[in-house]
Amino acid sequence: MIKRQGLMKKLAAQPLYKQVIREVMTAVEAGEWHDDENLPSEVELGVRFGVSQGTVRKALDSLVNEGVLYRRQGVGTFVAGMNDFLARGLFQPLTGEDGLTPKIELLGCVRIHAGEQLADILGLRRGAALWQVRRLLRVAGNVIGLEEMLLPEAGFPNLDIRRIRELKGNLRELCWRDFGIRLRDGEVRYRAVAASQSEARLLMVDLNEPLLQLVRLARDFEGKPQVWSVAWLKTDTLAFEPAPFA
Amino acid sequence: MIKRQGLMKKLAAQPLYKQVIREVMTAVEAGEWHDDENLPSEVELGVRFGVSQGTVRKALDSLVNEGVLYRRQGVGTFVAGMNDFLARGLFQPLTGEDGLTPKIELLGCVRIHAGEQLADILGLRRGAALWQVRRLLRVAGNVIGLEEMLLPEAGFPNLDIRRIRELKGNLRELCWRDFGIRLRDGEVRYRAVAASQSEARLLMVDLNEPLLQLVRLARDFEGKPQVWSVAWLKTDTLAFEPAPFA
DNA sequence: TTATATCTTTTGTCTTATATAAGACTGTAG
DNA sequence: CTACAGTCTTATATAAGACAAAAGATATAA
Repeated sequence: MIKRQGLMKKLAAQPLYKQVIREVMTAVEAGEWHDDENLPSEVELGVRFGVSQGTVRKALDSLVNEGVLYRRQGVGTFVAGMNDFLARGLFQPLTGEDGLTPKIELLGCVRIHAGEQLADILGLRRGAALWQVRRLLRVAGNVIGLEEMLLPEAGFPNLDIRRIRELKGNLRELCWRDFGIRLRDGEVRYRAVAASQSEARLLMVDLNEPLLQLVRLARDFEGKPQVWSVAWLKTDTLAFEPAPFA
Repeated sequence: MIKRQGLMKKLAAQPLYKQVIREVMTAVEAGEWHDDENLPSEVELGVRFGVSQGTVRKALDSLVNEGVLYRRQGVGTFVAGMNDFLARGLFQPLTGEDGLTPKIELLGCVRIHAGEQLADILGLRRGAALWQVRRLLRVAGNVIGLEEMLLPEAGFPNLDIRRIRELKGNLRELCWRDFGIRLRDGEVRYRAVAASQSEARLLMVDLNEPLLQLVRLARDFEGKPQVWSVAWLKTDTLAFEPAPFA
């Protein structure tokens, strides 16, 4: 039961609906409800947290807005299946609204050490151990993207290639199921760059071919940087647009 | 005064808050309140439309979310100054969070005829008259972007270079102030392309230099396509990210 | 068996009451 | 007269409760 605000003013209690957001979020992270399984009704949640349906509703509103949940009138509220960290947000193939679902192929996962710049970005000391994960994105068999991710080893101990392969590219799910880190979407930055030798080889394009580069820093819900990722995309046949929310 | 829903069920009346959204939107479009001028209070608006404060609030919520309005607790609700059609959405210079405000330079505005493809996109017949507007984007004096817009002449009669120049790049404002067309943000598609001869010349880069290409189709609130625009950006020194909402 | 009505559960909408925030105003100590 | 602290006023923000609408599930009649 959430305590009513205002009883202890000096503690700067958060509004009830924000407390409910946290509670529900925690429950979702804890896996209390499966993906696409419906939550208890708003009224039931209200009883559980000691608030009204309207307050639960306001809380769920914001989670729906963030894409964590989705609703169907007269039916229920559901946990939004964790879309792939890649597929949602970074990659959203546009051409042909038919779902050209991308396939993701793991290239490798190695342990490296942070350079000055990376250490700075991720808020680590220089030389800190990092995992470098590289993946290839295919649509209809054709290679169209390359992705490189960097995660601090400290936050993700024992990350190995097998675990990554198991979940078909769904990094977000791995992060909270195995490491208790829930990723928020970070902002993505877009650049056009010329393909370097290695990118050209992997993407099977000519050297200096224009590639769309996406760079993102994903943070957890406390705002701490957790995953740095860069992707290079061929956009000669497909264009990309930022993922729309449900 | 908005009619209470449910009185005439068969008319499929929209919920009150949606009606309020339309009313407020119309008033904003009509210029009833200036940019950054505050609207009447939620209670007053409630009286005006014959609904409660809570309902007005729900309506304003969505307009705030869309970026049309912004709020300050204890102070009021304001019309969000129309950000430039370019600056908001298409261009959002990232590097250095200090507002490197872009300057926009008009290159020209000419009347052309729609090719098959364009006619199709804009929902016009082939050969329909179009305005082609080209603009240059500068940040700190350096040219970093080129934009080309195409608008049907039918919807924008008497569009001339002077009128465009007057409003410092603010196409959206022109659209509704002069032509009664309120643009919604359309989705933007991102591509990396090699600079063509003309782009290279205007942007002062080498031929085939990688450029970030943004393509957008802006629609009005009825969903009718109104403006087709393409932009080419140099991203060697600046990166771009989609505009965050207030 | 099939279509239709009604019941139940769930989300969606709307109002009312109250809390919180921010300026403006005002009286007072210095 | 000025600086400062209270308080008043007017905003938005939050919370609860009543009711509407939608979607299945179930029962019922042809």
